[in-house]
Amino acid sequence: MNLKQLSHMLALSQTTVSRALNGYPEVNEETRRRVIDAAKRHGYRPNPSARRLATGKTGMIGYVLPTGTAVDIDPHFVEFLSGLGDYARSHELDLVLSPADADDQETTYRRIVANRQVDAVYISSPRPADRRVALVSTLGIPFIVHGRSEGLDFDYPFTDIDNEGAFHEAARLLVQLGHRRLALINGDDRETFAIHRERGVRRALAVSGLVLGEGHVCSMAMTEENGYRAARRLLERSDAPTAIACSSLIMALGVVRAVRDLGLTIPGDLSLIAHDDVFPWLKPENFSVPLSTTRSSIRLAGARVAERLAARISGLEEGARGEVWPVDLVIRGSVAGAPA
Amino acid sequence: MNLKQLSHMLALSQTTVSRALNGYPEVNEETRRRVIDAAKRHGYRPNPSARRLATGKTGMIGYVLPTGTAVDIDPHFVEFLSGLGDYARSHELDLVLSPADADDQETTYRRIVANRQVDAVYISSPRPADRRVALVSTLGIPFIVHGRSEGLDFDYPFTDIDNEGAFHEAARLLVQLGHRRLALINGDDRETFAIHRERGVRRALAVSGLVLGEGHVCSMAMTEENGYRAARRLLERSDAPTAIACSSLIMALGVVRAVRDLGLTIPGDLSLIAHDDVFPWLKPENFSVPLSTTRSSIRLAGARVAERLAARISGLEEGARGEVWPVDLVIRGSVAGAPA
DNA sequence: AGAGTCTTCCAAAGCGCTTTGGCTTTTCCG
DNA sequence: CGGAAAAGCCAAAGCGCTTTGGAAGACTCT
Repeated sequence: MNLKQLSHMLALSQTTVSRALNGYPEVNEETRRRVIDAAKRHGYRPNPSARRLATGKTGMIGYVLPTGTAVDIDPHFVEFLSGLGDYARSHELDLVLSPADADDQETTYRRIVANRQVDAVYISSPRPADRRVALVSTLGIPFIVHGRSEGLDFDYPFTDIDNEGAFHEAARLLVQLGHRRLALINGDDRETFAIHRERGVRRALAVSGLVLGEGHVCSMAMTEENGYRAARRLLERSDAPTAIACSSLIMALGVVRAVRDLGLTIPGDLSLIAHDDVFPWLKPENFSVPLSTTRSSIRLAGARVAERLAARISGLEEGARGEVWPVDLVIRGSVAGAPA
Repeated sequence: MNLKQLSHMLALSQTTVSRALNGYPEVNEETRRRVIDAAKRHGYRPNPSARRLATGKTGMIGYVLPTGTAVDIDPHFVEFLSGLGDYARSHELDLVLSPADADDQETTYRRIVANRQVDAVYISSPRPADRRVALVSTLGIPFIVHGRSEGLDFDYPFTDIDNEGAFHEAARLLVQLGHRRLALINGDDRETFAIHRERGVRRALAVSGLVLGEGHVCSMAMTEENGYRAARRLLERSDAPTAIACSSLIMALGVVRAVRDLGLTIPGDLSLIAHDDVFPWLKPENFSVPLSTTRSSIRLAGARVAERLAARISGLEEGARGEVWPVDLVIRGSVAGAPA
C-alpha cells in the first residue's frame, strides 16, 4: 500500500494525503481525519527510502564504531546503549552503527554525512583536541559529544559528568582521613575523562600540599587484569599508597584481588574508591568489602544524549551548550583513616 | 556530485555511467575505465538513499534491540558486536539497531522488513519455539539466528555453540573427580542455551546414575549478585554441592565471593567450572584461584554471523544450514577431587 | 552486398515520497 | 453586494539512482 494507491482510494491527490498525514495546515480537518483513518485502516506506512530521498531525513542517529581485531569495545558502551535505545524507541528513532577502522574514523564520518545516512551523530570517548569533534562540527550535522574534548578553539554541544569534581571529592575525603600517599589507577589517559580525573585528584592533594607521586598514577585500558597489575605494582613499592582512587569497577576487581594476594586488607591497609558507571551486573555494594564509589549512571547519560540529539534534529535545540552532570560520592566500607 | 552531473561531464548517458560503475557487461572496457577514473577523480559516491529506493538494497544488517527501563542489555552483546562490526566493516556493511519494547519485538521486525530498512537481520538469545524466528522466516528476509530455538517445525539457519556438549564435558569431568553432588548456576532458563547446558549436565550425571538434585539448579539473570545469592543458597544447604557448573564468568565472581564469605575454599571445598565467552576485561586465569572454563569466543561468533549474513545477502548462501561450534574445556586450578 | 548478430550506448520510465506553484471556492468585511 | 484574503485542493516537478526496451553502428557470414 503506497501513497498513490491510498490517495486514489480516497479520491484525493497525493499532495493532500501526504499533507494530511504529515500535519500540514492547508488541509481541512475533516479531510485529514478521513485520511488518517483510512491510512490506519489499510496499514499504510510511508516508505522510508522514498521519504528520505525526498526529504533527506532518515530517522536514524549514527555512531561510528571503532573496530579491529585488536580493538575492544568498552563494556560501558552497552549500558550507554541501553539508555540511548530506550529513548530512541519512544521517539521512533533507529540507531546505525558504522564500523570503522579504529585509526581512521574520519573517513566513515565523512561518508555517513555525505551520504546523508543519518540525521545526527554522537561521539564518545573524546580526547583532547579530538579531530572527530572538529570534523563533525565543520560537516554541519547535528551532534552531541558524550564526554568532552579539550583545547578546541570552538564550542560544541556535549553532555559530560564532572569527572574532575568527582575525583576531587574522592581524593579530598581520603586526605581528610589522613592519607598522605594516594595513587590513581586510571583509564587510558589519552581520553579526556581520565585527564580530568587525574586533575581532580591532583587539585585535592595540592590543597594540603601533597602531590600524586611519580609512579603513583597508572593509566591503561580498564580491565580486571590491568587493575590487578597496577595495584600490585603500587603496593609493592616502598612508598606504597595507603589509598587508591580507581577509574572503574572492573579495574577495582583487580585491585581487590591484588590486595588479597599481598595479604593486605581493605580498608585496614588500603582505602579504595572507584568510579561506578552503574552496571546492572556488577555492584559496588556487593564487593567483599563494600566499595565506596563516585557514581553516575552511564545509562542515563545515554538517554540524555538521545534526547538532545532528537531535539537537535527537530530544531528544538541548537547552539553549543555543554552540560556537566554532578557525580555522587557514595561512602561504603572500603575507606577508613590512614594506617598509623 | 551526482550521476547526472558526472554523466554530463563525460558526455555519456546516466545509464552507461551507472552500468560502468556497477560492473555490468554491456559497456566497453575502455569506456568503463574512463568512467571509473572520472568518478574517482571527482569523488563521486552514489547516493545510497536513491540507490535503495531504486534497488531495495540498503547495505545494512538489522538487529532488534530489546529495551525498556527494566531491560538490561547483556554485556555479552558488546563482544558479539565487536566481532560482527569487525567483519561488517571489511564488507562495507552498516548495522542498524532498532530499539523495541522487549515484550513486543515482532512489530519492529515487521516494520523493518516491510520498510525494507535492512538487507538481513540476526536474532540472538533465542528461546524454544521462538516467535521471532518463525516470524522472520515467514517474512522472507535473510537471517541468521545466533544460538538455537527448539521445537520449531521448520529448519532455519543458525550459528550456535555446543552448549550441551560443553556442560556435559564439564560435568563428566567433575563426576570423574568423584563429585556426587553437582549444582548448576545457570542463566535465564527461558533461553535455549541455558536449557541445553542443563541438559548437558543432567546427561553426564545420568551416566553415573546421578541426578541434578531438586534445588541444585538455579537460573537467573547472569549478574554477580545472582551468582553470589545462588552459590550462597546452595552452599548453605545440608546437601550442599561439592562442585558447581556456572554459566558465566560474571556469575562466577559472585560464586567465588560466596565461597569466601562462608569460609570455604576452591577447590578444596568446592570445584568450580564456568563458561567463558572470552571477555577482554575479565579473564578466568586471573581469578584468585584460576578458573576452569568451557570456552568459546562470542566475538568470533559475531564475526561468523556477519559473514553468513553477508553471504546470504549476496545469494552465496542459502538453505537452513545450522552450524554448531565445539567448545573448549580448559582445566585450571578451580577443580579438584571431591572432598572426603 | 544484404541479412543477421553483437556490441555499445541511450532515452525514458520507474522507485514512493515531498513540495512548489497555482487554481478554485469560501469566507470575511466595509 | 463586490472585492480581497484565506482555505482547500491538485498537477507536476523533483530527489538520484537503476533498469527496461530499443536503436545505431560494427562485424560476421553466405
